[in-house]
Amino acid sequence: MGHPPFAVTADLVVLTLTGDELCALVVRRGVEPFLGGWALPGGFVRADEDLEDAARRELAEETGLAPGTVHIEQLAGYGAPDRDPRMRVVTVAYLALAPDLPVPRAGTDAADARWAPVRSLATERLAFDHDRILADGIERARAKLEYSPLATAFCPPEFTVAELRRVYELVWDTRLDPRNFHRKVTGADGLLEPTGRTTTRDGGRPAQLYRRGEAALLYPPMLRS
Amino acid sequence: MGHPPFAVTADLVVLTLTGDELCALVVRRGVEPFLGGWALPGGFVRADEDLEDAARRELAEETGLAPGTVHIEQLAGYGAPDRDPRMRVVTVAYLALAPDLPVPRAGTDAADARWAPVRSLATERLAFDHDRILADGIERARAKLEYSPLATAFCPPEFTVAELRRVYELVWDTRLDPRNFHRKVTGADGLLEPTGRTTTRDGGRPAQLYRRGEAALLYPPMLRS
DNA sequence: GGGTCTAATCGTCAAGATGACGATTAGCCG
DNA sequence: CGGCTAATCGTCATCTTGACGATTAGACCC
Repeated sequence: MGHPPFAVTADLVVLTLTGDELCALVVRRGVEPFLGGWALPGGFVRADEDLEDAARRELAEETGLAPGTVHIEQLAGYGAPDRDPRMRVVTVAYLALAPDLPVPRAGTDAADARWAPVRSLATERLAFDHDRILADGIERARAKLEYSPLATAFCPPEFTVAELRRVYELVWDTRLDPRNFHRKVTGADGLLEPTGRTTTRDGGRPAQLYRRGEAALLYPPMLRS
Repeated sequence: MGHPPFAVTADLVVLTLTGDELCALVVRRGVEPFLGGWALPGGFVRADEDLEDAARRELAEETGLAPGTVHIEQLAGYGAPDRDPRMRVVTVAYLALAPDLPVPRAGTDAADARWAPVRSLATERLAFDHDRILADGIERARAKLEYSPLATAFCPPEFTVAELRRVYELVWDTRLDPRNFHRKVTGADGLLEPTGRTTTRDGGRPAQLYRRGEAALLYPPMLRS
């Protein structure tokens, strides 16, 4: 039996919010297989590299995003025997959430890169099993908004309640009542930390600026119902 | 750069409930490294085998559990460069929940196997990074009881409300009010399906027998608060 | 300086969910 | 039959939620 050799890759579902939509980063493949097709960013894990380090490295290589501002967490492992026609490859996928929308930059293996609205998922096909991975990543993000402070990962370091609400509305593709949302998030345990300052960048009456609080869990949760 | 070779294993966090405790399956290692030490069950993924298939195979080999009755789901991937002293190994861990407590059986690589109360986690050390994996598995199970029907995976095909409550009490290590719990789970959307039959196996007044409903999500959720 | 606009924030109220706990009930066992 | 054990049903005060009205602080225009 022994242990057959595998290649291991780290692939990324990178999500951000454009003006009015949830978008995922996709890159155009510059090498076979699926040359010219769209795929998730990612690449081989190096011989002496931890999985998450590999994911962070790929993220930096393919986007140039400042590493400090990006939330990253493991999504799942994918290893169907035929998922890569070249050889046996297991990929460990990571979910990354970025607050703003930087211009994607082509990496070593990527001829091109762009933000694809997840709404267009229905029509576009990605290479390998990346459709599935992307769908899993989106679902993870949607689900975690309910019971974790993950939504703040889409926000800049200081943000308003309205900006946080916009995250929920775009990720869940729903409308939320501003008054009830405000009551809820300002009442949630350690979610928001007031900075004392205000901003008018959203227009209208000046809004309080908040920082992410130290809570790891959102209680009470924000249910979609 | 290319793609350095990895070995890939599927390891298992198998949880069950004994009379009064949450227990995890551990096996005594029959081979180096950590020969004679306790570890999670698991083994190498074969050359043409899917990850979950490997996990199911290992589970069957090391326990003899009837495959149909066991809930299994992926937990996470672990791949620190030094997690196995022999070579670079990435493991994809799976979480399995079994309703009853069958006698563990030694597998090919395991000299011995037993159910270890998770309470004894604090004192015992497992091989490799299996302490961490086990802790992650337990935490996953605890968390998923809140918002999914996962607790039913610890129950036989037909079970009473009290048996379901016992699952919550043992996994969370708390006491729950029988009356409020009853109201809650019988009111939850598609959680329970009445069979019409009753049983007195728990003593006292006969209890309704239920089957797992078709709901994939528990709504409203069962919060620990 | 005053009107107008926008969005933030505060209030109110009815409906639903929760936690604490009393009361009743259906089999079992002697 | 009386006592025992749980299951199941009720009650009630409290908390949370959803719907929506009212007020407010700046920006902008004249």
